[in-house]
Amino acid sequence: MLGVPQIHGGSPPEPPWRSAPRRHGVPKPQLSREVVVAAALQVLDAEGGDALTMRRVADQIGVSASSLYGYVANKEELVQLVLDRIFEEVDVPPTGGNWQETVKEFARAMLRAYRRHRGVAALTLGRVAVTPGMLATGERILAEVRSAGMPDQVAAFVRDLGGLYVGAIASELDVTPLAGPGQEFLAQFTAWMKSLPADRFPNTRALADMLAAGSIEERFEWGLDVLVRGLATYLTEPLDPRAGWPSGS
Amino acid sequence: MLGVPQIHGGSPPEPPWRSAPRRHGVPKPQLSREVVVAAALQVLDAEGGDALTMRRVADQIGVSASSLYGYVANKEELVQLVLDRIFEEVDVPPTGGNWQETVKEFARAMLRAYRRHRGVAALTLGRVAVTPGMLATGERILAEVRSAGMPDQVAAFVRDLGGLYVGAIASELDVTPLAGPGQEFLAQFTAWMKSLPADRFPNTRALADMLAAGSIEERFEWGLDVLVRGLATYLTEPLDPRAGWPSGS
DNA sequence: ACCTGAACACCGTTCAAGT
DNA sequence: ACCTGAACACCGTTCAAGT
Repeated sequence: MLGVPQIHGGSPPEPPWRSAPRRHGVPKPQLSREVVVAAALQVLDAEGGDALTMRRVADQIGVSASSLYGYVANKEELVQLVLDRIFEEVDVPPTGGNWQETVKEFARAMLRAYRRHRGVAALTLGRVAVTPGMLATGERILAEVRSAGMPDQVAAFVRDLGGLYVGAIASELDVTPLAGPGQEFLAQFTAWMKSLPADRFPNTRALADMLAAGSIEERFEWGLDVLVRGLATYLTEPLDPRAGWPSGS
Repeated sequence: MLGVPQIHGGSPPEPPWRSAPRRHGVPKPQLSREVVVAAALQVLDAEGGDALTMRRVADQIGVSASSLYGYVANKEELVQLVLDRIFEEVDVPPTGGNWQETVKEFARAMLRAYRRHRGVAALTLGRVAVTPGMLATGERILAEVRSAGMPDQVAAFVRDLGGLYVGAIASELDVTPLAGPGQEFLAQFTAWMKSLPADRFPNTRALADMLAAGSIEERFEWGLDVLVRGLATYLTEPLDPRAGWPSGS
């Protein structure tokens, strides 16, 4: 009609330069645990921790939210799988030099892994993340610390304490606004501390600038130093028996 | 009708033993910031952190959820106010004895405050909680640590590091199932570590029992010991200049 | 002035139904 | 076998409307 030329009675064949269409309209990618976890990481990288949602992960794949439950028991399991992937990404530093520096390098490597995927550090908090990927890193740390002559009880808990510390700092990094309004807030905070009554808050006033100074990365390094120095003392000074540490069982 | 005796034409007067009815049906308590925060704490104590919801807090008061927004900007502000209340509850220990023990006592007091309100510790994580209630505690710690001769840079960050540590441990306490299935899981975990290939995981296998041993409270005490020992080294051994700590600005 | 109720744009999870 | 769509019981937040 209207003079538009019609080729026979059907539509013309696809031109050769057009890519092959997905068959039957809607794409139906094969789902799998890996696909789901990969999509979760993409969502995390692109939109941060708050966006990690069953529905958004499903959207990312192009599938309905309910279909994820065929491959993942629930959101908690998905989070655990994501954390495992992150731990596998930790680029373990070469052993060598003193154990102090090696332990610090481990912590830094973990921080880097967290920073590659914003929002993931917060997932470790308030959660006992026992994953296969964590085991390899844990083994390396244990080896390092034990061969330095550290008591076994101490070695056993370096892992947990370190994980706690790095996770907590990294989540602070994710959450702290680095520029613009964040800096403004910091200035307000400092001014507030300086305006406190001198008789009740002498030390807070005196250290106001220092309390607000230092980037989180600097605080991270400093905290690492405190931890490693503290650990080192156990080489010469034994555990305080009052700490109630189980020596036998 | 139906022979039921009717007293005159209206309903009988209230018997004297029945409490005075609230006037005109629905109670309309006066709202205020304090009422909202108090209700939030009640919800927290009764049902834990996941239950801290604008809607549930409103229910607790007997008011609609939207009415809370007259007294609190949003949920984040409510959380900050709740945290401030908790910090005010910290029963600061008497000064005396060495600074190490005082710092530890502060941490323990904070842990106690968190444990009184389950779910509140998790609220501190991934959040810069700058509240008035925190200032008083901070001032005490600064005074203690400075008078012990600690460098100002160190003193300034004991506060943050300590807060991070206590919050992280306390949130683990809230989340860890202490009995029943939790213990079962721990046994599974230990068995799993022991079943790892001996060539790749010698240390994990050797320390399997120790890695799972120790209550969280014990780990808390041990971690405190590490931190305090680490801090003590700054009295004799200065900061590592490589840490990049701002000495001037 | 203060609170309500409905509405909006979300959640996690389940389950009957489709293919 | 695998995925969809609707449904359920929730979220935080806004806003016109009631009193």
